[in-house]
Amino acid sequence: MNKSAKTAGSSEAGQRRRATSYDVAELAGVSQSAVSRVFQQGASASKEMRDRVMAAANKLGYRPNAIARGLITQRSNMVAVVISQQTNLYYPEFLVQLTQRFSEHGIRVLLFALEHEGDIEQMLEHVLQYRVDGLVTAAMLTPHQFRTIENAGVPVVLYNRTFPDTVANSVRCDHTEGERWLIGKLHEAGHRRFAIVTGPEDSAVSTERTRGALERLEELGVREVPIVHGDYSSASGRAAFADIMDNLGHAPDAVVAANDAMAIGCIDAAREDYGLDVPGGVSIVGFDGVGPARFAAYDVTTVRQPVGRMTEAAVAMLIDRIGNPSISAEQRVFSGERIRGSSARFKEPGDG
Amino acid sequence: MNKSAKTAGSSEAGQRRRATSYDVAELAGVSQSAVSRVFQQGASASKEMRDRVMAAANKLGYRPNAIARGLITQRSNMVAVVISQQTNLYYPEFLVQLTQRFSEHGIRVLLFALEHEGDIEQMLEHVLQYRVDGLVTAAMLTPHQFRTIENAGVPVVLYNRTFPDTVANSVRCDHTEGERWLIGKLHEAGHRRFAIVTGPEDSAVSTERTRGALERLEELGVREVPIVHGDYSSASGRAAFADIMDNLGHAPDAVVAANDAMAIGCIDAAREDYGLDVPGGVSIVGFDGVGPARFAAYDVTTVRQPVGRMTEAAVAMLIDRIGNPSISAEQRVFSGERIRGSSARFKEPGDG
DNA sequence: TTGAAAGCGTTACCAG
DNA sequence: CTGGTAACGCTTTCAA
Repeated sequence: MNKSAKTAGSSEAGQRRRATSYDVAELAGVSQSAVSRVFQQGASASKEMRDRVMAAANKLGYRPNAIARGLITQRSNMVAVVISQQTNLYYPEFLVQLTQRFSEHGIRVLLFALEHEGDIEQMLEHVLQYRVDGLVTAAMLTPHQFRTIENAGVPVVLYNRTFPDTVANSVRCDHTEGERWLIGKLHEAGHRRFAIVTGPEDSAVSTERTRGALERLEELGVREVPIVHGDYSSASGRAAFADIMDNLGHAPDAVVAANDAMAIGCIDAAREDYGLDVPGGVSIVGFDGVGPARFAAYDVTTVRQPVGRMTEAAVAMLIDRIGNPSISAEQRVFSGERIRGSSARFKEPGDG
Repeated sequence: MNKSAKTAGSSEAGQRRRATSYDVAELAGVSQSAVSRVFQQGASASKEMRDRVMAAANKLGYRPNAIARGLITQRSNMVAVVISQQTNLYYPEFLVQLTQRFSEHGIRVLLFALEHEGDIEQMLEHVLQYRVDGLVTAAMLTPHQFRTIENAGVPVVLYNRTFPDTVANSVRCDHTEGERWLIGKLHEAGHRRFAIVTGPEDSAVSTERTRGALERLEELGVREVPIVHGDYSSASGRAAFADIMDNLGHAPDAVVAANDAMAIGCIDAAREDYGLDVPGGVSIVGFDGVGPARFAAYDVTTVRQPVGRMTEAAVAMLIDRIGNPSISAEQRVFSGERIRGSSARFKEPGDG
């Protein structure tokens, strides 16, 4: 039995020093560079060398050290993904898809989660210290923060976020267009008295949706639209509906919620708390097209983000930029899928 | 204007070589070790030194390289988190909480997402190459895989997974107990004809839940329980309910679904497809206590995993093991929170 | 095809 | 408190 304290990678214990390419080289009777070559893509190594090295490596439980490799190659093969609470809650598949797609390119995801979108500052420092090869952010950056990242030479893709007056790569769903469609169809079907339920104030997505809805209403000559603030939760939607009723003294024709969860809360409130029929007594629309929106009891009229295509686009964009940093910026805007549920009265099946 | 190609970290361009501690040292007129010390915790540096170094660092946009630090300190300050599709879908808050909690300890999360729990093998190789300080897995490992990780000297915490005959750190919800409670209460309220809807076959959690339910039914003398396989989706729950009806030729007294999403699908099927009242015509219970289960239209009787406490426990356990690898294994089992909704007939409000 | 040696950007140890 | 120097484990010339 080997008693040397420096012996590496014995398959029995595991508390010893981990095997390095030097250990493997020594055991195989070859040079360290040879070991390195065997573990690379376009290596030049004879079959015999390969066999000897691999045998020694297996014996010692050797695995190349990705940290050391990253240091010398200047490529960590990691990208940072920054999400806020909301990103994950309402699109749980986002992270999994992103991670799997990066993985196919040999790239790992270093995850950063924010309580609120404002907390990016310190986080950014850590992101940059890890020398990630790129960054996908589903949280808002200030222009200054964005420049900090650019100066560090790290390609960025904004996910569902945009920048006034700054050239940046971005992938997003056209929330404005989606809201305009919803409002347009509701108006066309005769709805005149609207109410809006927004998401959290620090949500860029909610802001864009609300703005889109208000713009379209303005165009259609609908004024005095009560706006109630929610926090994206169904409970807040239910409470918001009560606020609207208090505010108006009667039911509006339509309630436009900034996401599906709140729309569902509104439907619950309308039915349970006010005995209103949906959509007979009031039409309610949401946004996102998440799973629960399709449950039979709700069947929310909404707009679905094409998350699969969006994550695919984000990954492709970032990988391209990592390979060639000089590629100029691009914005990819995806239209949402229009879902006509039964929670709103629309004029007819034909599209508009 | 500085034209030297080797100049680092100019705040204007960013395509240059990034500033190193040597660059900072040179500009500040001090040694490189001094710079290193200024950027550490228990540094010994005079105030004047600090100021000069920080000034130079800011000027150059210097940031310590976490990769290089990891190489020399033998601590990457990263932990790997392995999830499967399902983990994220039904407990979206899991990842965010885990990441935030690790972050409080200065530890970053390297994320690995599996399509199916069986895909761990290659993934593991990557995990180990990154020299993570620890690993939390919400996907099943084979005993062999587990030993591989242990031999690499990486502490592991199993999340909602267990091992036959192996000593391992784990944090889990007591699914068995939860199912036993559900079955017990249903039986007590007079239900005799049961049906079970399982999750995907490769889900360890589903298996445990189903086993717990069947055991309790067996004890209570209930035999011939039809078992239908779902995939955790509400659509599969809806389809499963139809299968049960076909199978039995009539409605069972109670349907026990392996998660809430399928329970909701069953409720939709019962009401919409068969005109059954829930819980009048059939009782339906789920598991998880996810958001949609609380929607007014469903109000599912279920058992909620205390995710917050569980992630907290997992983080604490792993951090302890990273600090002191010789701490012996521990298993932490959390009872689920019992939620009496209106989707099942229970005998009385008093507990059992 | 192979081996020697020079880094990559830190931290850590040791004198001064 | 400060500076010099040796690692850390790898990739990458450059000769042989």
